[in-house]
Amino acid sequence: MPKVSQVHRDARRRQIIEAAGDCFAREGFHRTTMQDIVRQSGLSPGAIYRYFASKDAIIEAMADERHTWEQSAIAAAQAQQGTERFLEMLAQPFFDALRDEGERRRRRLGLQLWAEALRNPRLLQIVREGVDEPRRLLAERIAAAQAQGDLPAHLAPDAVARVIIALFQGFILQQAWDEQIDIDAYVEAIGCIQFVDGDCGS
Amino acid sequence: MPKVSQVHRDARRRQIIEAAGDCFAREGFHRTTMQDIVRQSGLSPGAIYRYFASKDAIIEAMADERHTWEQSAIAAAQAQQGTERFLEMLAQPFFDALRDEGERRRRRLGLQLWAEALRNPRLLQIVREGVDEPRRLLAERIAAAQAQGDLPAHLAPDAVARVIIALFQGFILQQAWDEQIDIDAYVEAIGCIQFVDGDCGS
Amino acid sequence: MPKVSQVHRDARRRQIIEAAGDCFAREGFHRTTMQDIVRQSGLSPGAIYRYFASKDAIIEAMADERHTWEQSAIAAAQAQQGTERFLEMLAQPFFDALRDEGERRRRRLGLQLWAEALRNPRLLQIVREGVDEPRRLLAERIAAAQAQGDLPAHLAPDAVARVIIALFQGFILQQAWDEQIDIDAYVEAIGCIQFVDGDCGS
Amino acid sequence: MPKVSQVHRDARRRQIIEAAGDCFAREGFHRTTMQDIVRQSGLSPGAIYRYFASKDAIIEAMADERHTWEQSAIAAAQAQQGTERFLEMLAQPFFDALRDEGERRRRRLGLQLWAEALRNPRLLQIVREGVDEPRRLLAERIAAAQAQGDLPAHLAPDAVARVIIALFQGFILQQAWDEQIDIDAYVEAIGCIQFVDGDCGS
DNA sequence: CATGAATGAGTGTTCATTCAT
DNA sequence: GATGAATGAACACTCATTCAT
Repeated sequence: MPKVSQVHRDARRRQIIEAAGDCFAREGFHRTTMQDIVRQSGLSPGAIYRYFASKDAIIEAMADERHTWEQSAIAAAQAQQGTERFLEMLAQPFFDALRDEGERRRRRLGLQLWAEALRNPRLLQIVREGVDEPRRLLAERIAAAQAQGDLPAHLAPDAVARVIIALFQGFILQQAWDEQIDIDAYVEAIGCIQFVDGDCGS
Repeated sequence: MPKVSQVHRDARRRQIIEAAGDCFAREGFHRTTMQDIVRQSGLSPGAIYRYFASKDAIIEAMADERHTWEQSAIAAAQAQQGTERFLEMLAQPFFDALRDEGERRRRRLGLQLWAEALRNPRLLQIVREGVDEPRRLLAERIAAAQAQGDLPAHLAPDAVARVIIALFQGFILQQAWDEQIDIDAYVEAIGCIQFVDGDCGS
Repeated sequence: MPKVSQVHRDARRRQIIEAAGDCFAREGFHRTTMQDIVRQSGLSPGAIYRYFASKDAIIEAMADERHTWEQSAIAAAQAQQGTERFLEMLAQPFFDALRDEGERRRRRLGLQLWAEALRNPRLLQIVREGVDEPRRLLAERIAAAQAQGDLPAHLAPDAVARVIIALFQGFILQQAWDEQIDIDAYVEAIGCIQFVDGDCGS
Repeated sequence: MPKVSQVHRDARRRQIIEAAGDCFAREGFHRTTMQDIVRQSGLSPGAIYRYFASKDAIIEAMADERHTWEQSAIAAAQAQQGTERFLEMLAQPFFDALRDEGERRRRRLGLQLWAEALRNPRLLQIVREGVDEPRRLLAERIAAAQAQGDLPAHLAPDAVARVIIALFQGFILQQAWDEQIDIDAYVEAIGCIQFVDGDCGS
């Protein structure tokens, strides 16, 4: 099989990432052996190592793919005018994904990537970029809303952005452990959140 | 009549859990070898296996300890009257811990336990209990607040409880990846959150 | 009627042997992978296997080439009359090669072939022929010299031949480990050797 | 098996080095697998790695042992007065070893170590020390002999020392490839060598 | 003829766990 | 009770070789 097209090469990479993702979601990064990925992908060890330098490289490639997906979701939201609309557009794909039963795999992988990022600096960078970028955009929108008097001016935009992101992250976490969560009720609850002025507790 | 007092046994267990925690926080569960724990604890492999049946058992014991700590924090908060006061008392130890530079270890362990729980049912149960119990209590308080007209009645108490917990979890996550977060600004921002009635978006 | 001329085939073989030699001198036989030879030669694995049945076959071909080179040096020396002249003609190309900075590669390969010959009978045969042939010729000359009274008659011609060869081999070895050796001083020293009659020690 | 004596530890190390030496002599360093050493030694992989950090470490330890043996032979020779006596004392153990049929293993290992030294700097150092030390001592003796007029003064002592060492090395080489060599004839031949003054060729 | 993607048995090494002392 | 030497299955990864194109 000589000189194979770039299309073919990309397909092979995806095939491996996909198979590895299945294994990782099922068993975790460390309990998944390369043999597992070999079995799942139907390829040979040598074939896999032709496309990825190491097991860690597969994990990083998977994180990269997720990152790319998130970036495109963010870019789509960016087109929206108004903080409200922006937030909605940002939330939509995330919560849609969470609603999708088939995305169970995605959630489990996400949680593992979060933990693994503590150990793998390359992974940490990817994961952080996936959080920092939307946070920056959010903070900008929040500052604009504050300028218009729609939000209390004394709050740090970055802190408010972190709060909003925490609402996403926390939900992902809770859903990873309990698939039966009522997403709609949660979305409704966060929809009713307002940041009020004045003497707030805690 | 045991040769060694229960006190002694407990001290040994704590010594092992402590040493293991140091290793886990530094290297993660899977990159930590029993030899690492042996070195860190100053005990022999045989001694460790006298107190714990396996490496997983140590992880579970550590999760249990954290669980116990959280339960006592919750119990203390329970004594408080009023949702506001309850929340404050609940938040205090958590955010104090997060503020403590020395608790970096705690945070890293927490994130790893969250991920590991996906693989270890016993761990999942421990972790879930640590979330479900406060959520139940929160939901009760929220229902009471709704009855008093302090919160929109149409929101599911459980969903609101999940929102509040997400604010904690999300922050822990963000702090695990970035130690420099401004905790006070975050606390102030969540303090200004209000759940408002009416036609809320998203 | 071959599709490709013998000339072409020979050129390809030489190209491969040359590339392999570079790799072997740099990394040793066993640390050199076929991929290394592929890279160094600019050919494909398939192409290499068209000309050589295996990695070992390349090593053997390389030993053969060296052997051929040595045989021609010996043949040239054979034309000389007199033991002295013969030895000089034999020594010349060898020491010239050792003097040549660029022959570092040759020396390293030689040492490796010597070791590998212990494992590969085909190689052993090639290497031994390269030593046995000159030794036989040397022994003949020595016997002649003894007949003329130029050398002690009681010495076994073969043993004396071995001594002379050892002077070459030993130097090659020493130079392989230390490139800074003073060749001229060594050549002068061996030039002053004489085999004397009588009661010699050790 | 707790706290085992140093004697025991040394015995284990020797057991492993011995087993590895058998394998290496039979198959060469690179064709010998750790499994081979496991089988030959009767130990488990883990046990071997308790005593040696790597396969290379075993090779180096073996080289070290040989080095130590050689050093003691040299030290014994050092006690002798007179260049002649010194050389004899130096030659004795070496040629005795070569005479010993059981030392076939030793010779094969030696040749392999020589080749491997080209690739492993630590090995190169050990091998070179084993050659440099006796050469230095020889050169001293030769200079002394020159001072007494027993040797041509114009020869570089170091070069003469190299010549003498080459006579050992070359023989080892020739014997590695051909076990049937007549050692006595060789020893007699080198015993009749003299370095003569005057205008010597090539 | 040439290619290079693919193979898969085999490599050196690790590490949770055991058990003789 | 405590020790730590020993186990050995499993691991991530390599590489000489093949063969469909």
